[in-house]
Order: sequence, then C-alpha cells, then structure tokens
Amino acid sequence: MQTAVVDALTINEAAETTGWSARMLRYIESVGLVEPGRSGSGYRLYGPAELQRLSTLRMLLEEHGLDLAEVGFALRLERDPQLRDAIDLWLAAEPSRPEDVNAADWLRFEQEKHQQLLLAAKPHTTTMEIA
Amino acid sequence: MQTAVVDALTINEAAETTGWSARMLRYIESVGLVEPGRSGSGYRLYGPAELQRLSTLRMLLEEHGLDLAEVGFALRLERDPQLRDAIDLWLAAEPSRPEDVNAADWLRFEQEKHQQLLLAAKPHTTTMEIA
DNA sequence: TCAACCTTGACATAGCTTTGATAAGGTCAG
DNA sequence: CTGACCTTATCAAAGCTATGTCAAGGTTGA
Repeated sequence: MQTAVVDALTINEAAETTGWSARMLRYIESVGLVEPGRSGSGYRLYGPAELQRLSTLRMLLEEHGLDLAEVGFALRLERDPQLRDAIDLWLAAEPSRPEDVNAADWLRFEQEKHQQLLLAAKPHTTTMEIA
Repeated sequence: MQTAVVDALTINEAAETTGWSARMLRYIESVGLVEPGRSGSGYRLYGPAELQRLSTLRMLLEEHGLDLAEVGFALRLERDPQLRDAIDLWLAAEPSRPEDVNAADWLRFEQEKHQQLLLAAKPHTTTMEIA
C-alpha cells in the first residue's frame, strides 16, 4: 500500500463540475459507465479522465436523445461479443428491407453461427389482393 | 394492383405458431422489428420469413435476457451510423480499462470525429492513500 | 473533538415500457 | 347475412428507469 498526492475530486465536487447530481454519479457508476477510483477508505475519486467522460456523456445523451440505459446497453454489447453477434445476426436477416441484405454476408453469418430453426408453422393458403 | 395466392398467416394464426400474442405482434411491428406485409384490406400477412424471424426473436430474447426495447435500440444503432459512431467513440475512451483502449484507434477516431471538449473543472489537490 | 464530508441502503415518485383487455367498426367465407 | 376474424384506439396494471431524500455510520482535517 502506497501513499500519493493525486489530482482528484470527491463525489460532490465532481457533481458540481459535471452538472450531474451526486446521486446520479453513483447511479452512473452502478450502470457501469464511468467508474471512479477509490481512496483507501472507500471515497470515490474522480480524476480528469472521469470528469471528461461525465461531461461528454451528458452531451452524448442530450445530442442524441438517449438515456443511460441505452448507453449502458451499448456498453454491454461491446463487452459481450457473443451477444453482439447474436443480435447482429438476427438484424442481418431483416426480411422487410431486402435491399439492405447482402445474401453472401448472410450466408457467411449463417455458417459461422450455427443458428438454424426448423419452422414448425402450419401455413394455410389464403387468396388475397396484394397492393 | 395484382392478385396472387400467397402462403401467409393472419395475425392470430401467426401468434399461435410463434408463441407471441397478437397484441405483441402488433407491438413488435410498432417497434420496427418484424413488419409483416398487408393484404389489400389491411390485414397483416405473416409469411415464412416473418414467422422465422418471430421465432428466432423469441429465442434471442430468452437466451440473452434481452427485452424488445434493447433489440429495438440495436436496430436503431444499425440504422443510424452517426449515433453508433458517437456512442462507440464515447465507449472507446473508457478510462477504467486502459488495457482495452488502443491509443492509435482512439486517435484515429478523434481525428475523423472532431469531438473535443475543453474540460472546465477546477481540480483540487488532495492527499489520500491509494490501495 | 467536531463539523463537514463520504459510504451504503432504503423508500418514494414521476414517467415510460410492456402487455392484456375492451370497444367500435371493417372483411371474409359459408 | 352472419359469425369469426381483422383493424385502430384507448384504458389499465405491472415493472423498470431516473432522481431525490433520508438514515446510520465511517473519515478527514482544523
């Protein structure tokens, strides 16, 4: 255990400088975005990097109309490639926008990804007008 | 306007075969995931592709503990590259996991992306123990 | 030592999401 | 033409998000 002189703000100071409330800083940490270091006694320490992140986070949310849960989900996506691949695979098969789907990509995905459901539907023939 | 014999299920039939409720099929459509075609009179028509998608969607959610809003958000991310880039940029600067950040990538991002905030904090020097 | 911080945990509220149910009114098939 | 099905719109309840606030108890520094 060492002792050092660091340039860091405690939670209320960080709250003041970033515009978030102390409550929200703890919440943001609980969501996994911006996790400050801790002092030996457990005090949260916000350094320049964290303050920067908190400010840009605020702008990110405002500029794109996002909420913390969404950014948190993006983080989860980034940290769980399997999850990301599963979702990308599903989205890649988008049937309503055929122009967007590149058959070759889809096939490659399909191959390296195994996913294959046997469709157990009992289709039923109907005569209808198609616009 | 043409007339054709198509192999498609109406909403309640689709609900039965996919396990979703009719209500949810409409909801899923409203969220932009799985948008079925329509008959001339406005009835939703679920073809094999849509049924497949609905089934895999169900599995996707169950296997990864996701909810529709999250997949909907992933869809939004895919369709709005600017949004995706903005979030990726923010996430890329993750200060708490320095090993994950490749300085070169970050710099490249920074260059092609402009984002640059001047940090207006009034840091304050504190002496504390660092574990 | 004591005021002014910090920590975690809990309770509370406003608002949005997810789902079901229900109503008023077209469409289809026998 | 009539029952069964579809459509949209709306009300409602359960659940989660985002915040605030308060309580009980440790830390810091003059």
